[in-house]
Amino acid sequence: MVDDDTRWLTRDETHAWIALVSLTVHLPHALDTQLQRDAGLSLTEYQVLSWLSMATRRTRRMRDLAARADVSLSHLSRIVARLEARGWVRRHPEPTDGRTTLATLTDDGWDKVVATAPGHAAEVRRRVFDGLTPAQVAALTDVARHVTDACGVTLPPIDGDPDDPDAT
Amino acid sequence: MVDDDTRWLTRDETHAWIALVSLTVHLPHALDTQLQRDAGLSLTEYQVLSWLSMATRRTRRMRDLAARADVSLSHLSRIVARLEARGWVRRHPEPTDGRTTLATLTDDGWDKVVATAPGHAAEVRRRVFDGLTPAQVAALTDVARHVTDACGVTLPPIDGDPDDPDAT
DNA sequence: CGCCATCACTTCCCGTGTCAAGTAATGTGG
DNA sequence: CCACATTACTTGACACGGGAAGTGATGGCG
Repeated sequence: MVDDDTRWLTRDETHAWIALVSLTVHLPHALDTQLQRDAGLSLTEYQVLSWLSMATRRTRRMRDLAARADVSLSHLSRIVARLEARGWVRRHPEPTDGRTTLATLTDDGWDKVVATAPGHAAEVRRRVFDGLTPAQVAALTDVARHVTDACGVTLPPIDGDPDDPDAT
Repeated sequence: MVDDDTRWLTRDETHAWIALVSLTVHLPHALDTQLQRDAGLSLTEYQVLSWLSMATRRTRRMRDLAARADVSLSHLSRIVARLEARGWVRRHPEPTDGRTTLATLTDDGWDKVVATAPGHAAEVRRRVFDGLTPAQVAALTDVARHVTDACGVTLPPIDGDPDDPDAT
């Protein structure tokens, strides 16, 4: 009745799997709670502000920003609408292509990131990196990249547009 | 202006962090997509059915099931209501304590799990374990447990109620 | 025995995210 | 130079999940 050609998980893999599922639920929740409490931001909102703050001229195309922050374009559209209403981001059309929208971090948005980052970093440290050895950090990096690759994810570069002549 | 006592993430930790965030977004999404397509189930719904199928007498208290499946009790209440409407789970009160509700997997529910499990296992294998060495699996387990512990998660035992005299 | 705190769930309200349809600006082939 | 497909984003309808409040059942204590 059962297809026993199925390659089931081994015992060790099952344990890893259970732990990993738990992580994917509780870690984002813990970070979200801290950000909401201390900064009135959701994790995804913070990620978007954070990636913008790292971009050349604090500006990115919506499309690239969505890929970088791991959200769909429609989702990003809503997030940025919220952030714009709070004065932290401004949207304006790309001059050379009227279809493309650029999102830029305002000065207030920059200040918000600067004010929020230390608490967020401390939370990430507390929940993830405190108590991990460098070897474990390296293993985590390899495994996480392996998994995201296997999920077919392709990310744009971390820095600003490579063809932007004003790039540092 | 900036509190430079902040213990920022190192370069390696930042890379690990970026990869880990990506994982927490894309891995659940990939698994959800496969289950939805092949079985008409969300990942959380499948997890609930799966944990029930492993429990002694296919029965668990709602409370324990919620903790085990990493969902809130209110969330579980809705999930089980959906599964009950589809005939895969039945709820009934615990005889010795009228407050407690027991959830039991029906025969149809069991068949559903049996039919769904191989495809799900294959997806987990493809997205996570294929290409990982045993050492990486072990490291993943350690890190994931470390993180969930740091998020203050406590899980009930995997088997059925320890004080159930009928337990195997 | 009776009152109140507690526990175990359920339900309500709300924000968020997703999929699909809509809109506007570009390329492209005749 | 004019349809038509394509790209890039926005919006609308809907489902899911979280937290607070509600409901019913227990336990503890005077």
